[in-house]
This record gives sequence, structure tokens and C-alpha cells, in this order.
Amino acid sequence: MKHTIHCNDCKNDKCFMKLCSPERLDLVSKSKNQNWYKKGDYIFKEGAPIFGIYFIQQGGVKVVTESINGRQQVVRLANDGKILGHRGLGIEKYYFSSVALKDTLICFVQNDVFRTICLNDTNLSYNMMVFYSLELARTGLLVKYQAQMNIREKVAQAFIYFYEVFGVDSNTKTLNVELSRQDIAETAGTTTEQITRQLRDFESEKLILRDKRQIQLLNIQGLEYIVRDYKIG
Amino acid sequence: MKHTIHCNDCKNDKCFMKLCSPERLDLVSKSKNQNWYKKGDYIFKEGAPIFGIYFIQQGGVKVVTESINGRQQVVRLANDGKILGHRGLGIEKYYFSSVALKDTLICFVQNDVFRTICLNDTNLSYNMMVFYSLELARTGLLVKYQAQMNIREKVAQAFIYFYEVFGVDSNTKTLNVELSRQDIAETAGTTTEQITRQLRDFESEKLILRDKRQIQLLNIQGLEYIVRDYKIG
DNA sequence: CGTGCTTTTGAATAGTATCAAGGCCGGTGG
DNA sequence: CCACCGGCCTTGATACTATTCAAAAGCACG
Repeated sequence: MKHTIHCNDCKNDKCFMKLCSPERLDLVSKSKNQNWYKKGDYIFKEGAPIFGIYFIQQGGVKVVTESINGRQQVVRLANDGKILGHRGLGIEKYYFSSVALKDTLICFVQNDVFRTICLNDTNLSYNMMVFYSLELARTGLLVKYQAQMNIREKVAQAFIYFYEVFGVDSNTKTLNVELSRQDIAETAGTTTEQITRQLRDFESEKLILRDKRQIQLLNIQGLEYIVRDYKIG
Repeated sequence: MKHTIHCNDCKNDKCFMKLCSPERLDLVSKSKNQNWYKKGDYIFKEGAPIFGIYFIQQGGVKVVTESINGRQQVVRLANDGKILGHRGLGIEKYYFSSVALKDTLICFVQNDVFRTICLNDTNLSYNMMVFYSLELARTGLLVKYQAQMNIREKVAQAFIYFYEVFGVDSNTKTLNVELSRQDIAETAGTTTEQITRQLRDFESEKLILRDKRQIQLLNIQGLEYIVRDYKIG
């Protein structure tokens, strides 16, 4: 845990850096910084200056916006292999904050190193571009969801998203991440009270099972049926 | 109007293709397709297969999602030099539809041509990546706006967005695009009735002036003050 | 100068946030 | 080991905001 994992030894094949040539990967590996973040820790904060780009080696993270009223809104969930703080390629301050949802190992690469690698590796920059275009499409759908869904639909959609990113235990169907009601509310775009009520309803419909912060997703098809009108045919 | 403008003669310096070398630009130019779209015309439709990428030479466009209930939601506005249909680099179907808000000239480049150029031009693919990362950040903010703003704030924000993308006449301060109440409602994320009421209120506060579909933005600072809590310090 | 679409307005309704209070649980200290 | 404290969760009642519905007025187009 103390010693930094060299990129060539890294087991995470989803990392974008693996697209680089071995020499470039070696260069990145020597200059990178690796850190464990405990559940609840900030990786970076909205408004802070951007010095580089983060790669999630393993773990889970929420990207949130903060408001004066204190209410947060999740705009993205990210797991192993995903990129964080990637808005730092053209602008100078973070638009969002990033918080670990479980203990998470993250590699940090400085702006100038990353930029140099990108400009010399079309394969990397092209694939990064494709990644962004997909994230952009997904975020565009979130705009629609927030604008048009009612609470029931928003909460169902939130759990579909949790499921897609973090998955469930294959035996118990328990979500592979422990979330507070606050976390769920921020993702769904509502209040903790509404989350309580909606989870109670979902439980009575046998869609889920609650045990404290452990949630079993008994019937994912059922959740998807709730939001079917918002999905692309 | 009939004859296609060659990329080397194109006056739009904001087009990403201008980042290419002259030879590559020539290649693109010979294989591209150029088309005028009338106000209200679809450029592409949600669910349709993706054959390439669109560059706006001049004009204005809205990118919208469609729902079963018929209600649309604007997820992006785009003007001269912007890219459309860029989700087509990794996936096979459009997530969104695209509609001209005024008469618009658009260049179309086929997938394989664009891909080849990108993979041989790091400058282009790197800059495209930066463009996407900025769009992603902006769209993330839209998620927050839709989740947390009330109608008054949403409508103010919609007009700030229209202003940023299309601008106003320097003398009359009239918005450089004519929008139906429906267009405004789709952008703000509400109904046409609410738009009517809110515009009436804004007019009585001397923030705007209405004349049919022509809107004068008398006091943009005033609109920005309404949404100040949602902006990054 | 109709005819149909868009906009406006008011009233009723539904949905959601807010407020307040009580319960549950985990941690801490006596 | 037990009692207390504080944070998180749950629940119900209430207030408010926004949507929906209905109808009339305005405007554009043939």
C-alpha cells in the first residue's frame, strides 16, 4: 500500500494510460503520484486550481457541484479506470468537487506531462476524445432526467446508475457501495426525506430490500421499466 | 449557395478542421458534403445511425432529447464552428436530435475520413478532446441547474445561455435568434405557460422587452444576479 | 377574411419541498 | 456494562411551487 505501483505492473487494464507505448508509460510512471483516499475524502474541490489529471486505479468516486444553499448535486459517478479532473486541460479551475465513496487508489499525472504524452500519441488522444464524447452524451441524458422525471423515476434511475457503475454482489444482489441517504438524494436530485419515502415504496413493491445502508436490488428490470419512456428506443 | 465552399477558402476560422495541415484539409474538403438547413429543419434524429460528423459553418442549432410524452429538452446550443453528432465516434446511434434555429450551413465529414485524419493529427485530436472536456463541464452545470433551480432562475439562465451562444445586436440589444415559447421552454426545462408568465414578470422588472419573438436583453447583469448562487465563485 | 397555430391568462390540481418531531443506532464516557 | 449524546433516518403534516387544464386572444398564412 505504501509503495507506488509502477504502470507496467498495474493490473487495471481499463486505464487509458495503457494505450501508450511502454517507453511513454515508463515516463508517466516515474513522474506520477499515487494516493489512497478514504471513504468521504475529497480528491479535489470546486474552485481549486487544476494541476493535473487523476486516474482511478481502484475504488469509487462521486463528482458533485456545490451550491450556496449547501445542497450538492452528483453529475457523475466513476470507478476503476475512469478519469477525474479532466476539465483541467483547457481551463484553470475545477468546476466540480470529487469525493471518494469507498476507499480509493488514485494516480495523479501533472498537466505538462499528460499534455506532452497526448500530443505525441494519437491513439491516446483519439481514445480520450471518444471517452469524452460518450460521457458528454451520458451527461446530456442526465439533464433530461433532472428536467422531466418525477421523484419515483429519478430514484429508480439513480439506482440503475449505481448498478451500472458499481455493480452488485452476484449472490446477494447487494449494491457494491454503501451510500448514505444524502448520497442517494444528491444523485437523484431531491431531498433525503423523499428518498426515505421512495425506498419504502420500492421495498413494498419488492424492487429492493433495505438493511441500513446496504441495498439489495431485487428486480433491476422493474426499475428499468419505471424509466422506460426516457430511454432511447 | 449551390457551390460547396472549399475548406481552404472557408472564412470560418473557428472550425476545428482548420487545425489540420493543408494537405489533410484538402482531403477533407474533397470528400465532405455541404448543406443548407432551413430554420426548423432536422440535421439528424435521435435513434438514427451515425455516418459521420457535422461542422457548423454558419448558423445556429439546438441539440434536444425527445421523450414519449412529446416533451423535448435542449441539452446544448451550438453556433459557428461547433461540432454536431460527435457522439458518433464510439457508438452507432444518435442519442439526441439536432434542429436548426435559423438558416444554417453545415459541412458533413464521413466517419472513416474523420477518424483517419484524427489518428494522424495529434493537434486536431488533442484540441477536440479539450473541446469535449469543456462541453462536458458545461453540461454538468446544466444538470445542477435543472435539479436545483426554480422556474425564475431556470428562465434567467436560459437567456444567459442564449446570449452567450448567439449574442445580441449591439444597438438594440435584441437577441440574434428568434425563438418560440416552446424553444425557450425546452431550454429552461419547463412549460410554455410558465415561460409566458416569467417573461411578463421579467418585462415588468425592466430586465427584458418583448416584441413577438424578438427579445431585447436590457439588463444581463440583472439576469446573472438571479442565478448568482449557482455560479462558481 | 377565415382557419389554424401560438401565446396569454386564470383556475384547479398534483407533486414536491419544507418543517417538526420522534426513533434508531453507534460511539463515548462514567 | 450501561446511560447518554449526537448524527442519521423515518414519518406525518403543512405550505408552496409548478403543472395541467380550459378558454380566449393574437397572429400568420393562404
